[in-house]
Amino acid sequence: MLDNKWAPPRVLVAVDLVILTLREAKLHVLLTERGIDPFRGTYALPGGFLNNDKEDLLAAAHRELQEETALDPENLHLEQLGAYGAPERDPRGRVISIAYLAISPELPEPSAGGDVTDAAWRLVDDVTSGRLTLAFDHHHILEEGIERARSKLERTTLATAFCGETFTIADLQRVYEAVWGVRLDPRNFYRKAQHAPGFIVPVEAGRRSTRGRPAKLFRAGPSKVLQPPITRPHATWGNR
Amino acid sequence: MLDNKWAPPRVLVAVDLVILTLREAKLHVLLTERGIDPFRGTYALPGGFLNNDKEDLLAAAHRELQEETALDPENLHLEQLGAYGAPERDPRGRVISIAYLAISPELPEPSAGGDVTDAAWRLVDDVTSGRLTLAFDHHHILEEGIERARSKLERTTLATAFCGETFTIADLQRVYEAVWGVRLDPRNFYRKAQHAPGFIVPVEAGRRSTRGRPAKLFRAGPSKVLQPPITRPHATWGNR
DNA sequence: ACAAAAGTGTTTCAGGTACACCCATGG
DNA sequence: CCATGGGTGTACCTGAAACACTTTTGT
Repeated sequence: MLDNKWAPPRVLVAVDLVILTLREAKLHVLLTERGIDPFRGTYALPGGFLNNDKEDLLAAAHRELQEETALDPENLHLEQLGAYGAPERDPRGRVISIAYLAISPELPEPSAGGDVTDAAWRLVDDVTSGRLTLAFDHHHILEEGIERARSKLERTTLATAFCGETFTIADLQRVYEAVWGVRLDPRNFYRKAQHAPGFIVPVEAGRRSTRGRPAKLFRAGPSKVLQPPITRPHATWGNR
Repeated sequence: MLDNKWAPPRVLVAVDLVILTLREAKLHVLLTERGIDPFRGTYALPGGFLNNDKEDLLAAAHRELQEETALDPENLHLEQLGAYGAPERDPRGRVISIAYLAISPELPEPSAGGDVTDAAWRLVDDVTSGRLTLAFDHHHILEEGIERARSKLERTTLATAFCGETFTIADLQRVYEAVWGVRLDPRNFYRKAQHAPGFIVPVEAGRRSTRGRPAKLFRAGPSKVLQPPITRPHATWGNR
């Protein structure tokens, strides 16, 4: 097995990003249209190869994120999703991709650059329903990113990463509703959000005026974990 | 950035395994003593480089697992933990390691082979407490593996993967107690385990006789998820 | 007979769900 | 003054925790 001529193979390493945001109360993902083969003209997750063999994986993810969206590193949740290394996932040869999940507040339209002819926020539903096809195994990576976001919403304070600096409790509720694809009772949600220790802290004298009674403003709290978690409704589907 | 001479770097890809089991009601991890530099003589997680550039990551994990432990692929839970790619994690150069988490029922002592001078089950506590030092960033990988196991116990039926074909509810309880490091009330645990739909199914006419009343035997149920989950005790630490 | 482990019944209490209701503002 | 969304009170019920108690075996 280990004869003295044998040497382990060297492979290309890429970083791909599942960047999720909320636009008009719907979950969107940032996609790029490929300007080069393979898969020229089809949409793909933003990403690319490591720059050099000293670049850290997370640093590469940050670099790709900046290149595509130019957003400030604050308010930005980034975590590793996993490694995707099926032998035939890239027709050019063996490429192992490390995927990262990024959650961001609503952003302006991105602009294309590099080998990319278009960069745009697309409805996640358009991809999961099959109306939009992605290059490589990116459909699979996106599905796992969404599932990760769904489950982290329940146990952590991830939801605030979808919101801007300040937000109302109704804003927060829209995050849960969009990511989980359910309707929640606003009155019960209100209390759950407030009672979860460290989740959100009120912004003094802050109110947002729309139609109806102005809402208090909050910002993200210090905690990373939800102790009495915001739970997905299970048995009784009586929420609205 | 992308001049026409530039080519992405090729790096070595390794697979490392966090193999957890229960021995004498304590959580153990399989470690190997390295027979070659770097880190000759220190303990490390089992693992190795990809065999060739067509080998799938999960297949490589399975291969390494067989090489070290010779256990049958049945009753074996294997899942990807993540990619570890810090630039200086391996003194030989850039190596990216894909870690897998394996959960197995109690096994006989493994035997060393390959570049390894010893292979043995070691107490997880010996590593986390610092009494035993691991090569590379394997301490970090192990910590994440344990944390993954802990949280999956709560939401999924992973616990049965620690048990053999059939087991008693008390066996199952020992799994939770060892992995979480807590004591649970056997009477409440009994009902929770039984009431969780799809978790465990009784084996007809099966009983295990020790001292005291013989216990009913069960086997793993069809479900992968725990709907009324077995929860870690939180506020009140009144379990025993 | 007794110890020990398996398994059941029951009480208490916290928190989820549902929903009636009041509050504050814009039009 | 009324429509609209913000925010509060509360009844009901499920499930977690605690623990007394019965059952079934080995010694």
